[in-house]
Amino acid sequence: MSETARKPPSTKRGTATRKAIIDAAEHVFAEHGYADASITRITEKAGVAQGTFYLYFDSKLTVFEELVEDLNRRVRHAMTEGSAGATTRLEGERAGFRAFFAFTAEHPALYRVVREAEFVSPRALKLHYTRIVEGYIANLERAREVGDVGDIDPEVVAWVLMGIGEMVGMRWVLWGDEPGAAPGPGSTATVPDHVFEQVMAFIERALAAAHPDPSSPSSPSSPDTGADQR
Amino acid sequence: MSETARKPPSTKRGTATRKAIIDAAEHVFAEHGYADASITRITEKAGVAQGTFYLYFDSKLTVFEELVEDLNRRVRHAMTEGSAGATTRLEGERAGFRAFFAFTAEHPALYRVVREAEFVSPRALKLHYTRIVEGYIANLERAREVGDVGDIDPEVVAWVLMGIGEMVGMRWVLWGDEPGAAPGPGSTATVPDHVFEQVMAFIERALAAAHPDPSSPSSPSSPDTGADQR
DNA sequence: ATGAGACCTGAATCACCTGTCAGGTTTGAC
DNA sequence: GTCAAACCTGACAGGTGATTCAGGTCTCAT
Repeated sequence: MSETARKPPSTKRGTATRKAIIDAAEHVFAEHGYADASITRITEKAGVAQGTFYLYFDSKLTVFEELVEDLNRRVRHAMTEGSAGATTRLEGERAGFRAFFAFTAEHPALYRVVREAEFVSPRALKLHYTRIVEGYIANLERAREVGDVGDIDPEVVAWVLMGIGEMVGMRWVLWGDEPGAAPGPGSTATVPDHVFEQVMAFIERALAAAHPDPSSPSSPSSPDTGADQR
Repeated sequence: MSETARKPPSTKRGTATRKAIIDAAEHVFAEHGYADASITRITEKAGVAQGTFYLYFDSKLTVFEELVEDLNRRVRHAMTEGSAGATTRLEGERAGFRAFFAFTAEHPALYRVVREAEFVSPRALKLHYTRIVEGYIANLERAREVGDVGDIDPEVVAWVLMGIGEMVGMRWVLWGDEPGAAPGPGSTATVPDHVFEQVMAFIERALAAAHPDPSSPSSPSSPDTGADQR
């Protein structure tokens, strides 16, 4: 636990090198998983010598954590962007989930990195999930005030929604249509329409206001994952 | 991929040794995670020499997979048992979820092993999830026929329910009440009542038949995880 | 142009691990 | 009681990979 926090590069060259290493790490971790991602592989891919790595990072774990944080920013950004134009809660919800699935579909290997964090750096994973949940909570609270959803505990429901997203994403995006072998690296398939509709319908019923006022107003809602992407 | 399948022990002594190794492996994997669980550690804990390990298993991966399968049987058994006496769908659902959370609470580290399978042996994880889902599907189909739940796609809903269970279990059972540091090894806390009720209410609303007939009959349902524990 | 940092190199160190094997011990069928 | 098969041992060969370090190269403010 030495936390020697390497200082950031101060020249243009240094900055480029550091970036090269992170980018390489992203690919290597995604492709081989944490255990099989050796510093050698990373530096090789980055085109620098082994020692250079330690100029910018304390350890393999350090880059990994930085990576998870970066991905977290990106997913949240994608979700916020996705649900930006929505004008009703329902619309916002759908758009948010769609964006999430799309992100997973576009970066299947990357999303794998996030999940592996549970074992590599629990701290990082908690941060990841917690941040996403915060966004959901904010939206649910807003929706509840407007009477757009029933009388629920936003925190609990937020985690429930995350769980749904994660599992469905894993089952249909990561595994592909048939739960057979792992999908090839290029599989950019996303959740089938039918599945998506079923999931959204499930969520809609669960969230519907207890005393359905068929003619109530509504405000955009769900997955705007918290204002600042930090 | 040599699959040299060690033959099973044929003496009482051999059987005991094999079991000692598996038990030790269970604890070591749970406590240290796959990567840091060395054969040395396992055999040490089991009280046998290194070489003995290879008399019964081909590799670290082999024991791991056997372990996941074993745990899968145990969770499903716990869930089936739990919801056995239930007489209504709702009751069965609650009991099943409760049993699941209880199992996770009683073996927090163990459940970690299952999740880590996603990276250690995807095959094993798929099998695990798929088997659990099969149980849900069967029950949902039954409930649907009786008109106990709305017109849903049992498969999709089954995965959704699993996702909810997994995430809530992780958040409240594994992490404990506060998402601070990891709970101590002895933390047998389960999901707080309030959270449990929120989750069940969410699910109930989502599953309720589209045209709620307040006075309809019902049959026990949800998480009876498939008849034979294989 | 130049020198003080900032950067980079890659061989070498160190810490562990997995899987093997020749040789000793225990078991249980007869 | 005997002995062949079943078990067990623990040192070791063969690897891997993270991290360090002494010494060279590049940058850029002056």
